[in-house]
Amino acid sequence: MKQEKILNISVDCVVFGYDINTKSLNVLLIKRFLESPTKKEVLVDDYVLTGYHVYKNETLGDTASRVLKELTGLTNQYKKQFKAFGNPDRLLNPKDLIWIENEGFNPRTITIAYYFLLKTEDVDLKANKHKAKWFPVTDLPELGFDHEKIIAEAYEDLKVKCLSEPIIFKLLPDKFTINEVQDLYQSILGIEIDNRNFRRKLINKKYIIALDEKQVGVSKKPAQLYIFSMDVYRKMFQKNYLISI
Amino acid sequence: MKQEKILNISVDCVVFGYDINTKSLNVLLIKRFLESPTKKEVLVDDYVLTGYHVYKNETLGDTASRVLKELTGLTNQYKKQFKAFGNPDRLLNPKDLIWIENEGFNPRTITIAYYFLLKTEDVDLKANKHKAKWFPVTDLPELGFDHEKIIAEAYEDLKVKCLSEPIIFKLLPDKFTINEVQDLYQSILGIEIDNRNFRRKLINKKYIIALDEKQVGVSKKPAQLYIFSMDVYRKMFQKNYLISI
DNA sequence: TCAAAAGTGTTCTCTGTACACCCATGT
DNA sequence: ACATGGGTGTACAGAGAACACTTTTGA
Repeated sequence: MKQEKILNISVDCVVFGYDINTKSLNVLLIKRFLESPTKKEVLVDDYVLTGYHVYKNETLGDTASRVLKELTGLTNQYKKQFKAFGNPDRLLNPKDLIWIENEGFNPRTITIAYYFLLKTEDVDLKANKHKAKWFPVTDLPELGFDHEKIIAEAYEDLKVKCLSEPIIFKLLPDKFTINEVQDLYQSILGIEIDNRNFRRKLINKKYIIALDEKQVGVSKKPAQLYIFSMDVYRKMFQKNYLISI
Repeated sequence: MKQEKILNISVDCVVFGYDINTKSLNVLLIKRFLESPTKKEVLVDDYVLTGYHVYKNETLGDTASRVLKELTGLTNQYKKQFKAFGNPDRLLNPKDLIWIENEGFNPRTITIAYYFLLKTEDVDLKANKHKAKWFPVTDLPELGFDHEKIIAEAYEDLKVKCLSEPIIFKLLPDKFTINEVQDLYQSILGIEIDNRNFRRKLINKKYIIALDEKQVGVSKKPAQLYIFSMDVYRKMFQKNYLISI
């Protein structure tokens, strides 16, 4: 059964992927390309987020999950609705108008933006039909629509959230080293962290559990591996009301 | 010139008002009432948030401001978009369906929810045409649609935000006493705070400025008045990257 | 044996927290 | 004079921040 689209409401997905090897936080973007009928002129040539219209019978979260699955094949990744974008002029740049006319969708569309957190290594781009590509969040290509703004706001939200919630582990493999966590924080926040203080802090958390296992296949001293236990975290967690204004 | 509505997109506003006298954080709600044609039966009798459809040519934020102005006459109050609600069944309770049919709007509407922070004393309910009424956020009446959920999420967001941003002062008069700030935190968070520690903490902030002025017309020792300086706050403000997971 | 990254301790400062009484004022 | 809420100080504990060298391993 074919689902019916809601023509003026879409969901856009900022897919954050962390590459543990290059220590780079990336965003997954798809190519947008359009030539004039005579092929003499390139009308649109840039990148955009993936998104899609909301179906009549699905929740906004379902739309986001569907978009992610279509793009990456992945399900059950960390997902966060962070903002709706609905300025009347958000799709009205000249090249966007050309694109919209070509695709036949509503220039007055509002979009509910989500972000996902996952590992770049979990995505197989070879099999991808959208010419999807990872770009470092700090070095994005030319973007269509208002997607630069959407990514910026997603990134801002992520920066804030990763300080107070253990979402960082969604970007790492199950088994990780302390230094990998530190590298990730440094990538996301763009700061330097003292290794001794950071290490002590993390190791003291009961929900960061040392395994009986070390890295293998590295050409140096193999590091201790740890896992994050959401169960332990939840049991320990208690709201603190520290007012820091 | 009459604006054209977007029929399936609305903005709902959670208007938080703090009553400094009763020390109560309230939400402004409007009455929803409908009788059967014979007037024998009450079909709908509850409260809802104010909201309205988005116009074709306005931003979502403009819609929210318009709704607030219509309801309270106020402009330039603190406003925050916190979430979009778009479940296909969010307006499909029996009484909501009756209401929707009567009002003639789209049962598959998604809403962008905002909250406002202001002082109850700034709102004149006498002149109000919607039978608007304040209800303590902890003691709400029966609510229509999914508005109970929307209020709960707004309140949750407010609780978190007030710990890290100086939005609390939007709920207080320009000149306030330290104890009034404490009472407000206690109301919002539902906790008890040690007065000496709290007082020291606040007074040490450079952007909490003691005036050459005390309370007047109180039948006890009049308290020192302070103001919050957003200018000083902004100058001092620097992001801290304290990881507390 | 060397290169590379892993891992390790101490000191100081600051902030949070617990806790109980006197003070100033208006009535 | 008295009732009411305003205002005050100290001591302890815990966490953050600064800081440099040794260790382990694979190649």
